[in-house]
Amino acid sequence: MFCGEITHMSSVPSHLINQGAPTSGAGASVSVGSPTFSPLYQQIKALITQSLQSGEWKPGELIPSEVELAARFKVSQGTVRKAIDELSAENLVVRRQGKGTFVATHDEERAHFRFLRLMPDVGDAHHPDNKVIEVKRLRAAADVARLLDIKSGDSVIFIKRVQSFDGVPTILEELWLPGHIFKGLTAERLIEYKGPMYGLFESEFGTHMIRAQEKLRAVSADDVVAELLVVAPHSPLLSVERVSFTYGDRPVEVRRGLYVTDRHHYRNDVS
Amino acid sequence: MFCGEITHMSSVPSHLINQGAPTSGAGASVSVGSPTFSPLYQQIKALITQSLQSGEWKPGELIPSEVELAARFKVSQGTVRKAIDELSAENLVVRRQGKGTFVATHDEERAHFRFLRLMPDVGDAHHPDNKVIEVKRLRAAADVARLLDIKSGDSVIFIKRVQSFDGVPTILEELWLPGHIFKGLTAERLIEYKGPMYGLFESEFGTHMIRAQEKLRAVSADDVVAELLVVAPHSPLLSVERVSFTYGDRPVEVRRGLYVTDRHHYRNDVS
DNA sequence: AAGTGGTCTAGACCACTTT
DNA sequence: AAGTGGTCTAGACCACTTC
Repeated sequence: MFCGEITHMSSVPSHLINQGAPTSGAGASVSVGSPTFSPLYQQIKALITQSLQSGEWKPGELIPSEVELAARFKVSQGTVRKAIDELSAENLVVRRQGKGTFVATHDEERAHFRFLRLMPDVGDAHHPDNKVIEVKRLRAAADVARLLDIKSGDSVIFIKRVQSFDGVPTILEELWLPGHIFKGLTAERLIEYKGPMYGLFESEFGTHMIRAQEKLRAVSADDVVAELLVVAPHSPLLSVERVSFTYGDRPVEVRRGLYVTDRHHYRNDVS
Repeated sequence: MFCGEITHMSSVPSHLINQGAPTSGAGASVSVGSPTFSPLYQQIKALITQSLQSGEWKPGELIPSEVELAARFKVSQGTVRKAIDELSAENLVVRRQGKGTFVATHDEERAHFRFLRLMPDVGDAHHPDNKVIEVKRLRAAADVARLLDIKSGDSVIFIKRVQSFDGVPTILEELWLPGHIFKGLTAERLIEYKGPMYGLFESEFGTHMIRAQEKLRAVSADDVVAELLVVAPHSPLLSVERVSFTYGDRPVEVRRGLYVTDRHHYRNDVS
């Protein structure tokens, strides 16, 4: 979509491509010599994304106002606005009229349900209770390494846990995280942290999840799984394999969940 | 979102709320007396949606250009543009640069995969083959009636079919459709029609699906199902319950599918 | 050449929040 | 009153398609 027309970004990231005469019309033209071209607002969007990625503005923080960004990038407010419009649509930032634009965070009500699609059939109160079964460091197997875009044998952190709702064991989950990013993640830290795990990831490890790909299947519970989830062996379970991505579409989490769907369902909106 | 500030829509749908002096600034003000207010572009969007719903422009057809709509509604092109932007984001229309804006249709490659999320684990060639098992009219049971927003006992059309990929039976589906909308739908018509069923629905019955809600579960195959899908009894199957909506968020289809997920998976993108 | 959607600007005013 | 995002306008020019 965009291929490096811009080299630096701090302070005065002046020479964007296509800067028409500031007063006359506008638009893109010039086309200095050859390089692939992209609209100004896309370049602005990429610059802002870089600032998010580099941690210049952290989750929950206020980013500069539209007029300020317009001045910094030497473009009109409308162009900055269109860039932020898209970032907002992608849930990277949240706008609040009268207050400003904030970096999206997982420590919010609204973000919880985006990544936890399992809903109770009746009622709507989630009373989650996490039981961490295992946390250890190990060497990445070939399949996990491929998904995480690391080398086979690289250090990964493995987590196994059971999630209960209203006291009923419902989700058995295994996670694989790149060791170089989540170095220092321990069972204690995981247990004592209240709130969604992605909140911990972003506040303690600077890794904010922005999207995920999931593959769903129906599978049969083996004896070990059946015991952990307190269901009969061979019970049908919903298998959810997830790969999560952070800024720049870098994969940073592989997860496999087994869901008991007797009193819950996985909700999806096709639109 | 919007509550009837506008009464008529054809030809000259003049009196929108908030028509500032055409030359000076703009914006919303005036606020004639009291009624709930919504931005101009939302009102334009609602008007365009009404035209889509009424069939003034049919799926696949070209809608009037932005400048033409701007003239018709007596607003600026930018305002019409913002309205169409949202309709485009909601997949109600499709823009094509240089050509115009078209009403979205299900007779396109891109629309297929939006409502069929089952993907082969390897490869990507779908060679679907539908076998219609049963088509009949019956009286709506209470649960189906509630979902379709009709009365219990109203006429519904029931369809049962098995879908195979590369010769392997993979999906067993049951559908319930409101009889008053799909009157005249027969097994023959269903069998002879090539392409996605939603294409048939929109071209023959004027009903275009715009979104759907799905509930997914893992279930166990009973004997009847096992025979139809050629799997062992008690095999785990992915159950997908869907309610589909047309313009105006009116429910017009209830569907229950049982998916064999040995060599396929249900793909979902969380973003 | 003419028409369509796509980008960009500049300026006005609105609604909302904080000082 | 000042600052923020949200709406609206008017006009320019661009990229793409068709005639």
